[in-house]
Amino acid sequence: MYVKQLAKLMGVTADTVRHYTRVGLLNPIRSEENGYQEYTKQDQQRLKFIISSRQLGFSLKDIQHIIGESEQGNCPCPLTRKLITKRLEETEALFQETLKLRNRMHAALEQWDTSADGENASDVCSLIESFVDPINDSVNKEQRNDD
Amino acid sequence: MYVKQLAKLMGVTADTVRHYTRVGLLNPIRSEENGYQEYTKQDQQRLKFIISSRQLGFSLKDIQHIIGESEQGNCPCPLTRKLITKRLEETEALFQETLKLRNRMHAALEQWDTSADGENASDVCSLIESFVDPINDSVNKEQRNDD
DNA sequence: CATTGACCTATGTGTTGCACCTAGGTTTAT
DNA sequence: ATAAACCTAGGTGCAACACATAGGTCAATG
Repeated sequence: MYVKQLAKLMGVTADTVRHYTRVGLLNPIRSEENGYQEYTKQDQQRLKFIISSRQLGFSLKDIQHIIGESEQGNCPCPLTRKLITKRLEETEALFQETLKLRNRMHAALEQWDTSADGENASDVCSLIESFVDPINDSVNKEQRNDD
Repeated sequence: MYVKQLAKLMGVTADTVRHYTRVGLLNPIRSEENGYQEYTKQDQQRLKFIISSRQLGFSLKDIQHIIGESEQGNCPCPLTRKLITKRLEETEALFQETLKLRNRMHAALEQWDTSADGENASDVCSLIESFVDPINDSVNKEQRNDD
């Protein structure tokens, strides 16, 4: 099976399959006739594993390490648990940051909805420069009890 | 004022200030004596603007465009509103994705908490390969007949 | 006065996971 | 014969910096 066929079968692009091949996650056999990469059922299973792992937030390096453990005959499960714990922390942090950013953006849009475009020469953009984050603004903070 | 002093004053790294300078967002004056970059109060204001903009989710290119409008004598506010609308959509999408990923990761950890490390030779990692996404699982979707 | 430490410079590389491009070879069908 | 559709390797681009390299500057110290 050639690269595009495998890609289509698994719902990814040929470039993605090539990328995984480049970094050593897939090991197709090179055809001696035409130099094409031949992907076997093993590669197909492996690709499925990669896709599942990506869906769970593992990086390609994580996946390399997990596969490495497995290929050394060790059970990779402890490593897998360890890695996902780490990634979960990161994802949680990203989630919180994204949530805050979203809230700031919403707040900005609301403020800007009711404020006219300013024309202050000393500003670059009065909207941005006069934006007050309702969460982190020190004036409003007085009464709040979050950190 | 030299790069590190400005950076410290504004709470960013010297590398960040240099980066903004490289891409043209800051325009320090080069000292003829020692070749150092001299940052003025203008640069300081500009940097403050950049930091505020970044907090609102604008990319460096967005900021360049906004500053460009302003420097051409146009009011940048309409552009600012347009750009933040776009960025907000992206942030919303990222937020939703991150939320789903977080949930999948939580679900995985829970499943793996009560399932022993498997030792199936045909698997790379049984934890990952046997993980069932409680949201997207076809079995739970009752009516699906996919392959 | 030489050395040290803390600053500065420009330029280049690394990060992540691909997407896209270049320039070319292969296969298949018309 | 030629076009269409596939394949190759290798390189670049993305975003926003962080970090490294190799070197110049400056103030204070022993």
